[in-house]
Amino acid sequence: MSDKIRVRIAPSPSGNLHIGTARTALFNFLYAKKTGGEFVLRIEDTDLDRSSEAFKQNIFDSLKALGLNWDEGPDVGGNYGPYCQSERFDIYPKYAQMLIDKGYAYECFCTNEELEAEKEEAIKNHNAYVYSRKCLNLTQEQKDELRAKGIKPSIRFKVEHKELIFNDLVKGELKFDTSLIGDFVIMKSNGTPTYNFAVVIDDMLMNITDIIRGEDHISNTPKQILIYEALGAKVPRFGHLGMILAPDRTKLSKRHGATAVSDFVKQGYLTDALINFVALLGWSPSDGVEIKTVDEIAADFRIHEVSSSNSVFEYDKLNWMNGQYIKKMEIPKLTDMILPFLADYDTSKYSREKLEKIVEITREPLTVLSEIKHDASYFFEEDINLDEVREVVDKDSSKEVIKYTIDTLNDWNFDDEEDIHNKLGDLRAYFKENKGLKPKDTMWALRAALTGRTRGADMAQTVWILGKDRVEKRLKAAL
RNA sequence: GCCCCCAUCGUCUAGAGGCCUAGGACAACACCCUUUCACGGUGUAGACAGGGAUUCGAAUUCCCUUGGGGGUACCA
Repeated sequence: MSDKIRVRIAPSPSGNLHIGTARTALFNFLYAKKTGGEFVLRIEDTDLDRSSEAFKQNIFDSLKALGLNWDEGPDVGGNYGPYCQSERFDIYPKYAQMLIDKGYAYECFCTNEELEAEKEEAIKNHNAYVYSRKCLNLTQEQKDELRAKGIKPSIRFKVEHKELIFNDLVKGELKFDTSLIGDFVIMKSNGTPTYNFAVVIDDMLMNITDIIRGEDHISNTPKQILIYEALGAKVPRFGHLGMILAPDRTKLSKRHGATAVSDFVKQGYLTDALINFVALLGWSPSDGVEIKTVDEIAADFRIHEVSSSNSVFEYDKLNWMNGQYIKKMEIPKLTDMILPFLADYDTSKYSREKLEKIVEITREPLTVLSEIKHDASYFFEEDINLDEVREVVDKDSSKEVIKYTIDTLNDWNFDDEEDIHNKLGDLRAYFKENKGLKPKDTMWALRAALTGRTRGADMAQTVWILGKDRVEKRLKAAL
């Protein structure tokens, strides 16, 4: 056995890859990368009813899109497979039996009603609920009798009462009084393992050395350590990350909008920006430079420096960051990504060259790709709605600018962007000298008439893309 | 109810006893740049939850309170 660090991400395919899971995956990935370790993907699909193939695929796709590639997993294989829990059902009973044989576990025939009653009693007495161990000392005869009645037993782990201490990678020393835990079920009466049992067996068999996960698992940790110890296995290191909270400080959920990585992508967030942003939730760069690739982050990553508190997921910074990535992106690639957001329009009327030009001149203020649909609408819609710019268009000076422009349009060379640029300059100069108009107002008049907006892309390029016919038509329509 | 975790500007964070009259980023606001809009630049405002204790000295250590989060399942 080597000392190589092995970490894993173990999502359950009962939903699309959650942004929180993505962050956990990222931190595991970074840790493995930094230490030269291995990153394993395991699918925890024991809950057959809630799991689906589509969700599984979404998890694969999202992880890949984020650049979190795994060394071992269901699709790529590895030496510790299978990597889907549903294919591992036969290995858990063996270990459960082993624990029974060694006296670490026992069969429990209690009914739900009995268990409920115990629990109610505990709450009534202001006590922590701990299983009564009613079935701990059942004789073989009693068990046979119960079994004859058709009651199928679950298997409970016999919790040793002691103070359990472990050193958490991010939180430091954590202490638990195991007498408060109670003998918990490791095998359900239907023969399937519970989560706490299955993870331990899987992590043990897969040789996982470090378990980095959300702090919602802290209270599972002592149970799992107890199982490792009973099994005589080496206990891995644990590290618990703070949670990601919605702005209202509750768990990020569907009612807050996007929660899955694929939701964000659909809204026009780039996976590079997403992963960068999410890394900053809990981790901060030593050089203060926040825009970084996953590789750069990995080089600078130290698990002990990760913040142990929760963080609120706010869109402001994500939007800014996404905008930064949009600005840096190559135009052809960006055009490919933007086209789907223009699906409502007939984009076929433009050449690829002009489409790329549209992308190039409208990308600046974009924060989310989907905004392109609004920002570039005037390139695709035949008729321009002037409601928003009525005030500008209806000014006498604007009318004058528009009229004069129409009259001189024949002198413009619409094949030459440079010429258009110069003609606009002439226009500004003319109105400044003859009418005392500010350059700003001259431009606004044209922009309003041509786009229905008071803000937008560079005018010369806009005019070039629109072409003479449309320019003339729109100017006339504005009068 | 019981157990556990957490606590610095609105948000993400830097800060591991003196370097802190607490630094950065986003957002806000102001100004500048610019032939419009945007980008960009400069600047302003903005926080150590409260109370004790330890110490010559505390954002940093300890305790209490408060607040937030998580768990408490034969879900994962």
